[in-house]
Amino acid sequence: MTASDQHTRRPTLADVAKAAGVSVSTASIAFSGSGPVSDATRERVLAAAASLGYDGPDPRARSLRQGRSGVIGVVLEGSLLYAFRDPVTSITLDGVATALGPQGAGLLLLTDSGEGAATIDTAAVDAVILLGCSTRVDHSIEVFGRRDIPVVSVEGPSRPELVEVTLDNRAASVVAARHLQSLGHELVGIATLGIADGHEAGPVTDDVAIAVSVTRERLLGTREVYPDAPAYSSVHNTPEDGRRAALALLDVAASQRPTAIVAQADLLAVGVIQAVEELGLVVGVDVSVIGFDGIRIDGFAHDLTTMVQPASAKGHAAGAAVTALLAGERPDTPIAFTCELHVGSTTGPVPSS
Amino acid sequence: MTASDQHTRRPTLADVAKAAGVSVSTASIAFSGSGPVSDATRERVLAAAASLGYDGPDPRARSLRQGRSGVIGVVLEGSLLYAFRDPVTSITLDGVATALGPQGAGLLLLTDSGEGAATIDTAAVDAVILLGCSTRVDHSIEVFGRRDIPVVSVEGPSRPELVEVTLDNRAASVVAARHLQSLGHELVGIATLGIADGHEAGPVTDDVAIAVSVTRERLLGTREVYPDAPAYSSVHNTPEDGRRAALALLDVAASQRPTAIVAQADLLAVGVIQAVEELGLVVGVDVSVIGFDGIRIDGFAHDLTTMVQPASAKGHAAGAAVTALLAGERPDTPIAFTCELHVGSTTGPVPSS
DNA sequence: TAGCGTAGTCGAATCGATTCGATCTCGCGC
DNA sequence: GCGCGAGATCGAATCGATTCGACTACGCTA
Repeated sequence: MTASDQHTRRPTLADVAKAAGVSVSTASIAFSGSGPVSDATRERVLAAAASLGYDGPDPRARSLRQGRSGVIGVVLEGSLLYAFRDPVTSITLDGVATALGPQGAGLLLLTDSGEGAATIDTAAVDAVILLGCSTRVDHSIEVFGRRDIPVVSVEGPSRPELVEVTLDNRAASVVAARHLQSLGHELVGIATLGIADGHEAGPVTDDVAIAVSVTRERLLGTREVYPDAPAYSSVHNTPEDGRRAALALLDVAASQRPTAIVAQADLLAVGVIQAVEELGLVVGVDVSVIGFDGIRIDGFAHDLTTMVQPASAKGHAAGAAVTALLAGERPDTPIAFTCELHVGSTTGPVPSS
Repeated sequence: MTASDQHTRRPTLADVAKAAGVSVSTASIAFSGSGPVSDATRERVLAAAASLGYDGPDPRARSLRQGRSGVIGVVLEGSLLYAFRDPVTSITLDGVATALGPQGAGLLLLTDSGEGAATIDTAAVDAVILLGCSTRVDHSIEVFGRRDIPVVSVEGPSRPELVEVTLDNRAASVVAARHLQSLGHELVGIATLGIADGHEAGPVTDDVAIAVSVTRERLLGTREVYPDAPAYSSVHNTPEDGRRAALALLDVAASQRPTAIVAQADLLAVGVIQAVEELGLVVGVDVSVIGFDGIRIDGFAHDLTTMVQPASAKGHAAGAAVTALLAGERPDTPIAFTCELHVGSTTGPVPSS
């Protein structure tokens, strides 16, 4: 090594090899350990690397050659803020991370919103996990398919070429509705999650046209038991939106007023309960409220009746599926998860009118 | 193109060029638009690409040549789950994403925990943002430095070579303490955030030895006003931990019992309030509680007195700093943010004993 | 002692693009 | 009519590693 090059260029493996007096291939082997090297040579290479300030192979070059980048893409719907605010997403993501962690893969966050489209199929990822995405990502799925990038869809679009992780949203919603039915409720209102990107909150008119599958499935489940129940959609999974929905659903003639409200998410249920109490009604007595997700909500006084879903396991399964796919195995698909009814204190028998 | 290669190999730019009857370099220009090409040629190339199912350049090869991957690393402390559960982190991260969004950069999540160490300096990132990391990442910072990867540290370690985004944790804590002082409080307890990775919850004995800078600075701020206030540390920023801390702090002889508790985070404050109420005391009357962060907590009844921090702006600034650094500019550092006192109903005058 | 397997090393091809410099061909001005 | 510049295209070098095949020398067995 001459004194002059070191100034501008960062050292490469070639520099290290030259300094150590070995060939580049030998230096590579010494570094990665993938092949036989004498101890003396290895030490010489490592010493040369240390003195030159070489910190291992350039990730870009390595990934080009190996065809793997060690990065898993995670596609989230909408803005990151709302994705993180949704506890289920956070928990699922953490499940993914722990399942993937040991391999030391990084998670690349991608959103399927317009701008991100430039990124979503431009990123160097080894596999992709779709977390609750709508059909808007169909184009990207095709691109991934052509690139032989495995895709795991968690409660997202369904296509033959991708591995699916599913939740029994519909069946669970039936169970929830039956619970209310068994308590004698006949007039039920539904507070739904978002029904499409950019769609305003408001009464739901066309069930089947709902773009977000989670919302649609949960609604259809409830409708199996209560076909005519009015539904009011939200934009975000937040208590504020739930409160607004509940106020709308309860703002009818007393004789028509729901005696129970099905919230499609616990965070919505929190707002529903808030609204009920604001109206001077007692939760679990005047109006029953049932949620969905089974998350623990900090600082929340009620024991919410809800359908508990295994969010962490879902994420873990998605991560494990990615691992399997990268190892060349193809997991059975779909990988199905189910919810369990937790009966708390927010549902009770229908009030005698 | 012969029929046989198409089977196994995915098409490359070379294939497209051959099919279009042009050179690889021309095909590249036609695709990227960086140079003059005749319309006829461009169309021919695009048509060839479409018929071969070529979806644009391989990100790995592109990034090797260009030296940029379009990915920004975000290093979080500890597990992803706790990072996401912390509203401030989520909001900051969203700020980062929106500041970076237009450029279509992806965010690569990295944790500074042991396992991830393999990944953290192996990932192909153009820049790195440290979100509230401890000094444990010092080694990685050096590696990034040698690789000429710019690093932005948000309330993390401080070093001359990295751009810092800071919050006036200490000064804000002084303001909070003065507020209590002005209300006449003399006996104050402190519920702190985590003091070091893997450290158990418990009484804080040595202020200065605290590894997590946010915790240390906020504590030192409070101590400027209340030098002898007992402090109890938590592990996670959750209401449960806050509750535990409060129960410990309040479990003393009546004459020594704090009349006010400083919580280093709003989520802790929620738990503190819970504990106070469990003990049959009235928040804001018997015991005053002040938080830190200024997040809105869903379904929380009290109007919490707290130091409101601009979390989103912080993230946005970090994102903008990354953009500037990648453009070759070096922003003034540190980029400082300040908190504002919000007086709610959870603090009141010291009770007359 | 001839033969064979293997540890250790090296040179060169390869991954798939981008980009620099050179070449060629026009069209236009003088 | 000649020359010059701009537009279009091409070939080859380059990014920085990994990996395949070949070669050497050595030790062991028959």
